[in-house]
Amino acid sequence: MDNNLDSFFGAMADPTRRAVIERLTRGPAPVSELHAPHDIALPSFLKHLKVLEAAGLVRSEKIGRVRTVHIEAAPLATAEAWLNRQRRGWSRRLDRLEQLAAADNDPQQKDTP
Amino acid sequence: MDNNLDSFFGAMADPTRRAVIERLTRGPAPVSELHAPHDIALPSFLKHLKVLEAAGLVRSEKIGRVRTVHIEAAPLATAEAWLNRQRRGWSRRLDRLEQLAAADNDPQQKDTP
DNA sequence: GGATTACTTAGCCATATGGATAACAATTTG
DNA sequence: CAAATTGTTATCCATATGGCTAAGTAATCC
Repeated sequence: MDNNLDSFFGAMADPTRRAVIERLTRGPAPVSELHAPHDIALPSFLKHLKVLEAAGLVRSEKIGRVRTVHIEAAPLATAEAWLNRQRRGWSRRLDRLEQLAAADNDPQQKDTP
Repeated sequence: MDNNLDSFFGAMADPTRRAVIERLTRGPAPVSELHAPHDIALPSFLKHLKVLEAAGLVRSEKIGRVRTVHIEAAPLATAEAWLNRQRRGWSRRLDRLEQLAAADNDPQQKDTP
């Protein structure tokens, strides 16, 4: 793992890595299968897996010569919660603005007789 | 704006930028106020604002010599939805596994008389 | 046991990123 | 108008990132 949001968002900021996550939600898979759809060299692809693993998004164990990778859902939930808090904070503010606008039918205005 | 998730997650992968977003959920603010709590030079900070703006997370307009920045909530929602889809896909799979486990009380097993 | 398979490690390279300083607008304000 | 505010632009620098090739190592297969 690592220090939360930094490494999490960093890990998700790449299409190859997001594709891996999307694939892994349908179940665990060996490295070779994860690599197949991506048109980059294996060592380059392995770096992406390391980033995902360092961010705690993925775990893997090697059995025989095959390394099987599976997703770790918790970090997704953490980030989702963070985003949700931000949006909620924002919309609470919008609500307050609406209240202010609604209460705008009488105060010190002199040019509407 | 830009091409969605890439620039969005990239923008969120930095604590300074996340702090700016958190601040902006409490309402718009001028550049100087946003910069104040961060111990980096103004030009460095401006780069962060540009990243946020390029990702469509933030918008700003300059009036007089003051530039006021405000948050743009939609991209947050988009990313949140993406994360949610992934988690839902993942937990649907878990559900199926549970069903399999539950149905494991009678099939072709010969050693439980 | 030699050949395949499935990764791993080690280096190299180009570009991107996050920070700094210096110098330059463009607006207020005294 | 001179001075202070508030940004903005232009460089520069060190490190991180994403890709590559070449050369291993450790299982399995024939």
